[in-house]
Amino acid sequence: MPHTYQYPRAALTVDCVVFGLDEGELKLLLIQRGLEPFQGRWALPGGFVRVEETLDEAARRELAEEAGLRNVFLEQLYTFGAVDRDPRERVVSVAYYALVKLSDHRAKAATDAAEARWFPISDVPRLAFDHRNILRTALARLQGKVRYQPIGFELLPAKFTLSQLQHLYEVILGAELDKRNFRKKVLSFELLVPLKETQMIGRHRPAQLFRFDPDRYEKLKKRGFNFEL
Amino acid sequence: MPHTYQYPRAALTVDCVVFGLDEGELKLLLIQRGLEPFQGRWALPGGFVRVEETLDEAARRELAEEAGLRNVFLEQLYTFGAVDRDPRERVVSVAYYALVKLSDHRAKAATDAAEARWFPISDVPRLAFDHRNILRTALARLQGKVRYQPIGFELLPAKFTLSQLQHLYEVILGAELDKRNFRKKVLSFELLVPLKETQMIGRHRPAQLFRFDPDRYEKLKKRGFNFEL
DNA sequence: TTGACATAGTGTTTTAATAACACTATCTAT
DNA sequence: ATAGATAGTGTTATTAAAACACTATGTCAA
Repeated sequence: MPHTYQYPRAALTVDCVVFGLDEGELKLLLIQRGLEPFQGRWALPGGFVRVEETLDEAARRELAEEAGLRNVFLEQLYTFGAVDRDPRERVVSVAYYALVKLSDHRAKAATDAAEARWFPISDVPRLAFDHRNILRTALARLQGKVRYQPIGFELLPAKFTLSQLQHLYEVILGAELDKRNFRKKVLSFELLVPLKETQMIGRHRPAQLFRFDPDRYEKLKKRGFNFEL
Repeated sequence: MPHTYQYPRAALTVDCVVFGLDEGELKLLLIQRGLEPFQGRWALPGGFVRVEETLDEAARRELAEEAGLRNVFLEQLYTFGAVDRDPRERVVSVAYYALVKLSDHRAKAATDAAEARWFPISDVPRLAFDHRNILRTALARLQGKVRYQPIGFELLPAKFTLSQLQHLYEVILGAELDKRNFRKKVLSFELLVPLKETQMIGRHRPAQLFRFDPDRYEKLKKRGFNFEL
């Protein structure tokens, strides 16, 4: 069923940079390509945008189809339009980045897509198309955004310790943080609710568990509050 | 000369939110539409992306064709992909925002396009398509970005006074700033070069003229410097 | 020529935020 | 009982931000 237009049109795709945190390490979800071009090469999950779906919908559909991911944090990143970024024809790609609570999704992702794998951010293989460039853009965005918006919680399990949170920030920002100053600051926002539970792993003192309070964040935001690590 | 594809494709456009500063007021450049849909309605300058040009090139071409603008500050903003944003068919638009030194361009713009006009940001008419929404996004971006990147200078003439600069920030941020603190801070960056000239307008003390030093900014940026008003 | 007017230009103090820094607490496993 | 490992806790010094008022220098009109 062909479709005809007066002028040539670019194909439109979405590509998703999916970040996860695994054992304190920042990881990236990649799909191994089954078809040419770049057959066998690792690539960002993504695909063509259908005419009856929005861009966000397309990104979420591809995440579900290719990686079994649902209900993740997703935000538009940038649109890549270099003329020769796809060797076949003109393809413009709207890139997204997603933050995944790996604790929730690990099991599923493993089953849904055999060709999907998590790679440490420090050890990403050669990528198809201009995906390396998209990844670089996403990392820069993540580093910028994590400072003034509480999106880091999207990478942690619902219940987490302050040490886990600090470690997350250290990994993303690539810098060591002072433990006392970090805890003081992050608690001062009153966005973290201490739970009655503690986490006991390893032979040492158990750690207090917290959860992030998104409702409270929304309220504070309306009052002109500014999260800033 | 028709072009045929296996699946239906969205049309791809660029739209530009063009800001200028005129007599201390923030203004927006709009084009009056000659064709349906929204004939006669004001709209952001923009148009279809050609298959042989990048998105940035398309945006610059449209700015030149529709408004006679060249060599302006231009940055990608966001890509708008609601399914029904164009009543004719599926159209995805990559939005840009541009900052124009109105002092340079006013004369040209007036001649090149009779149907182009500058509107005060506080008094924008009804707009075609979802352009009001694009404008809102652009304003939010401008307000955010102006704080930590020296893009404000793109709106001022090459030579400007500190009062003009302060007024610009006050207009964009919608807040009054303390004169002494502002001057102290902005001069502390050492990004402004005092000129040997002064500006004499009105019956009062003439003001020192400065220019922005982009080279110095690039150097400082590499050293991890952070512009932040 | 003088004075009214309008904007340019200039420092200090107070307050708040950030940065630097080291020890005690509590659990497990041997 | 203790060694080992991470959790948890305050104070001081330093730096940045905010608050604040007067003098300087030009034009223009009387």
